[in-house]
Amino acid sequence: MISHKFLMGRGRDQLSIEEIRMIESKISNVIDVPAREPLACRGEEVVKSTLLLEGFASRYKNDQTGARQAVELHVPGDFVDLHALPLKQLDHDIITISEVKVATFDHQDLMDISQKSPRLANALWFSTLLDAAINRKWIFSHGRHRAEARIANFLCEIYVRLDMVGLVTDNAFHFPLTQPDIGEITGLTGVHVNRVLRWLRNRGLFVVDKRRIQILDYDGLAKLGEFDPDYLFPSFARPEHAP
Amino acid sequence: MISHKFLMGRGRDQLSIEEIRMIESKISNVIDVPAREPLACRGEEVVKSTLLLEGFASRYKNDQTGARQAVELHVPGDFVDLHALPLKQLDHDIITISEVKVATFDHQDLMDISQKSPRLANALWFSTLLDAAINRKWIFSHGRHRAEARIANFLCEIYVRLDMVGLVTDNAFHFPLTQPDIGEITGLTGVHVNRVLRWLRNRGLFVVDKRRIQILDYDGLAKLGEFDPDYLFPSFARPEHAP
DNA sequence: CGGCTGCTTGATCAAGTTCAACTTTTGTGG
DNA sequence: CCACAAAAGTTGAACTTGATCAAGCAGCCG
Repeated sequence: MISHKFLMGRGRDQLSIEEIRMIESKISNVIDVPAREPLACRGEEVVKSTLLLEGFASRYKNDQTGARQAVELHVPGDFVDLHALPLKQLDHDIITISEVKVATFDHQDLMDISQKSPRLANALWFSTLLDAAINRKWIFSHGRHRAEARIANFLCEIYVRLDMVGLVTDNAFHFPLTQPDIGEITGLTGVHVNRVLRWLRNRGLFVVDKRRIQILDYDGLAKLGEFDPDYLFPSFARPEHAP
Repeated sequence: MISHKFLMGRGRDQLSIEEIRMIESKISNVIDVPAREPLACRGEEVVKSTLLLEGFASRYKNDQTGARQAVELHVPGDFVDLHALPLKQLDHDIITISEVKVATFDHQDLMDISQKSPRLANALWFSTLLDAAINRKWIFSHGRHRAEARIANFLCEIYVRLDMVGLVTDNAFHFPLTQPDIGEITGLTGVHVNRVLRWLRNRGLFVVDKRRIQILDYDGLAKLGEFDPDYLFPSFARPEHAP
């Protein structure tokens, strides 16, 4: 049961035990990767897909000046490069943020089991489309929200996504991202992230201690950040914070 | 040959004639829809998917004040709600921008042919992942680009995407979006879009006349907007402007 | 212990918004 | 086909947000 988080929060509940066993049997190996290391780079030919078991990883696009913009943040249970199965090559880099544990799958194995089980094929498709739904929400938030709303919205997203994979206890979760990391996600500078986070903390919305965030007022954060978890289909996961 | 644009620019070249015939035979009907009409709304249960044959349509998320943010712009040949096939419900609205002609497919038919032809299933998956790649590029552009770069980047995207479906002649294309529309896409106000467009025109990058845009200096626009068409996989389409 | 990285805070500056007014184009009904 | 209304395009001025530059502090790792 190495991959106990496989597709957790990604429609896993739609699958049977046998289907989960089938895909688990295809795990070629499980490895640990240190923090701040690339998992895959732009333009590389991709022949394996990676399932994130523990830790955080992020997809980045770089601009000409070297500044980075995160296009997705991955939490445990996410397939970090399932996209590459049909697309064959990546349009961005994938880098670990914390130390991570990942399982890898050969593309050929994934193709084989997809043909054997349409339900599994559908689950894989679903997983990539949930990524796309997250992408759309980021576009919305980047386009229409001021800094406070953008960061509040992001905190809500992480809170719900981590809760969906059982990593929230007592409204708190381990969160190893730095303030510059949050800036690269939200399209702000690290300096401004700092000011906004303090502003949010002063309003009693959450507290941070030693890379651990505790949400004190989820409703307040959700209202400020116009956050509605519908797009994550949380009904497929633990219903603790679903509407 | 109603749907001659089917998956054009979306990996269609990977399919055989028989596969294209197979999917074309499943078109349930073709209808015209006026401009500024909803094709689908947030939360609706979706049982059909829509292929855009002619015209422009856009996906929107609304904020509390009623302001809209586009999360994707669809051009002819795009499947505008294939996502809904696995996801079952939409997290946003889809609205026509110009008068459009669309073909609809029952989800059950699409599921059936996907099971019969893994290559077709893969083509459909590919199409949704190309949407996701476009989403990621918007996140990047919204997060890191100033207004001029964002709009220049967007113009390049549209130019290349329309070229991929054969709608560019003489470096020009019909483009019925208003300046407020472009603002809803780029996360800017209509007023600022106006100023930036004039700035770009004054630099001789493009001209507009009666909803027709002619690109005069693609390289200049691409450089200003840091645009690289790789993410659209243009090698699958007409190579006219591929690198 | 020293150096790197992240965190914090202040001052200044520029990009883009907002508000407002006016012109031009488009669409609709008589 | 014209009249009128609605929407889009255009321009200016004041204002707000967040970036930039700069400097000091704290914590962690070798």
